[in-house]
Amino acid sequence: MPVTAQQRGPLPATGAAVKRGGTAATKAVPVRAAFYFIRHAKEGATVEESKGAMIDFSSPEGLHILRHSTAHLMAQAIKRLYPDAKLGIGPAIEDGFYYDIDLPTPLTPDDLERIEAEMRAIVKENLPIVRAELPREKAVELFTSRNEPYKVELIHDLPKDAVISTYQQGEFIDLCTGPHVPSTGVLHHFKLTSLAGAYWRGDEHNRMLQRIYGTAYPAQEELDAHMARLEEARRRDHRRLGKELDLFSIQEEAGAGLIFWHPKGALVREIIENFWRAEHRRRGYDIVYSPHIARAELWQRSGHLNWYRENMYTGLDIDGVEYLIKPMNCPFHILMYRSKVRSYRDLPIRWGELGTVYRYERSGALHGLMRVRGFTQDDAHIFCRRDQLHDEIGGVLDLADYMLRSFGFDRYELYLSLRDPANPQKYAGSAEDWEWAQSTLAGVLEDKQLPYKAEEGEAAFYGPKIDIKLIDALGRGWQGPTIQLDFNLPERFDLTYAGQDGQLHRPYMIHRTVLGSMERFFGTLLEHHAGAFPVWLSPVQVMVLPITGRTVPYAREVQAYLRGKDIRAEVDDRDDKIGLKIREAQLQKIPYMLVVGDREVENRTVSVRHREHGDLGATALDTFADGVLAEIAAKR
RNA sequence: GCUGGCGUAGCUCAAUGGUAGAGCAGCUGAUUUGUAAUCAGCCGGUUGCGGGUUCGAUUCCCUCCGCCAGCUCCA
Repeated sequence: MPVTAQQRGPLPATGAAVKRGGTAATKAVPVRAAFYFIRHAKEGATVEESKGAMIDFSSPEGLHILRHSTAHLMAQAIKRLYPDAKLGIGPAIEDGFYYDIDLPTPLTPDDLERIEAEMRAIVKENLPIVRAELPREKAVELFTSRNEPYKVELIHDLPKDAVISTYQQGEFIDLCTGPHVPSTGVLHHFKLTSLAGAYWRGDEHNRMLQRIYGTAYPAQEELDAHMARLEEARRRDHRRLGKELDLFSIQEEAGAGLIFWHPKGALVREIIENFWRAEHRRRGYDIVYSPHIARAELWQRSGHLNWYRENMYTGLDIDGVEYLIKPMNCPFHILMYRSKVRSYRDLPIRWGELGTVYRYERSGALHGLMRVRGFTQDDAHIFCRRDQLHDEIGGVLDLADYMLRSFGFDRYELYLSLRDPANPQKYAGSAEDWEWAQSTLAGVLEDKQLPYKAEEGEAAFYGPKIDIKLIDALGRGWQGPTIQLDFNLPERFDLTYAGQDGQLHRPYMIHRTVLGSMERFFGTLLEHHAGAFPVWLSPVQVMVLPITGRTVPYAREVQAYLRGKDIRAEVDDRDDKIGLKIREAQLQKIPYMLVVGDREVENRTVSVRHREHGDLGATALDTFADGVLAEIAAKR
């Protein structure tokens, strides 16, 4: 196990996690909360100091150790089965671990079972795991003699003063800071999950190693729950749901990464867009439209041809002039801004556009609706004075929060993307501008007391940004809203406004989306709700199900009544049994089914069935409609 | 783009060096049904595109296109 930046830091010192004490603790404790001894609970601790340190596998850091040790166990098994294997790195990750290994032949899923079997054999051997510290030369010698060139490379790159340590279990030795469990015998509940390629040190110019992913938990039921979550994620995959619910498709004949919105998907999108427009107008935005292509000259001036060319579609020749397809809307909004003289009284100007852009994405990056080559951003650009910037950014954060909550996302994470100070040539603008812009964004987040994570090197070429990652029902994160500060384009296009002092001033510019793109947001929404959209978004809100042909006319009356109240209602008038109609409406995840037979006709009622709560019994039609309308209004 | 895997009917999948089969869907007919699948019949594929090997390819090989898992990159 190599040393990575992440692992080099000390373990979080939560009081409960690391305890000192006697050996009795393992007894009479349920497996879930089992305490095990580990060696070297803290970096730099002597063997004596850390003897007796204990870790709770159900704590985050304990789980990390468990998985890290399981990664070693896997590496040992692989070395036994494939003596030629050369070890890369093998860290614990968010829900498991992986190990990158250089093997002469590709592994297949069947090999995973063999490796797992060997892992279990090593567990049975209950090999003690022993730490050793050694001088750099000795470490190089050791791993050279063991034919581990990647480990040797890692040792060379360790800082001068680093303590170099190894962990040994039986014949297996790995470079690693630890800590680890005391022996292989305590590892039980693990599973190897998948195979993939991964570049050595994440650099595509390096050799590609084979990455084996696995996971481990303190208890079998937790491992089972993890596997069930993976299954659930497959079940609600937006690509599968998109097909099953007939929402969208991607047509090979048209090209990869291009989305076809089928009527039901288009309807949901329209609802989202209408809501979006109304909410923006309410908050002082104006809605605009702009073209899809523009002359190369414009993209030259905007800087896109310098900084973004590899993502742009080129080659349009119109009357001998080169045009490019827009990858962003900003230069167009800028041109509109410049179409007349602006006064300080006009600012802030907030222009929103559901603007469709095209960006080249490498084929391997494409993924359903989440990563496409043509998409519609819910874009807007705010032009404002310096004294308005803080409030404008705050206003966008409020709007993003409101929008996300309206769609059922009540958890999200904020990231502040900063430039990479080591690569200033990657960015437009001066160092001072960047410093100022970065601290402005951070200042707004801090004033709003929003917790965020700063990430260096993640900024756009024209300015720093705040990214919002949505957390869905399965706890997965998805990139959504983004707020980017731009001090580059106003400069390049010489944007001005006349100030109170009669002088010309430079406005500031904010690029922002609050959903991200219609495609990605829709995909995220689909997965979040597992296809069962809230009623206000459901393409079909009510399906009326006549039991026999006799009751079809009444069903049509019910439908007409509901449609009169703007409720999206359909009638399943097929000559089929009620069980089938219900089954299909359920599978289409339609929120309400209204069963109408002779009894309902006679009493002028409907029998309500809810997709989740089942049969709710008969009720008067207007009572039902009022309930649905209330639900729609509340966006539940 | 890279590594590995994959591409057979609208969908989910089976089979084979001797030109393919099931279920669902669709169509037709019968059935008039009370809360997750009524029955029967019929239709449906130059096995992703192109090339090669072979007496013969859907099966073996190569190119390309696309998909999947990652890596890299991003709304």
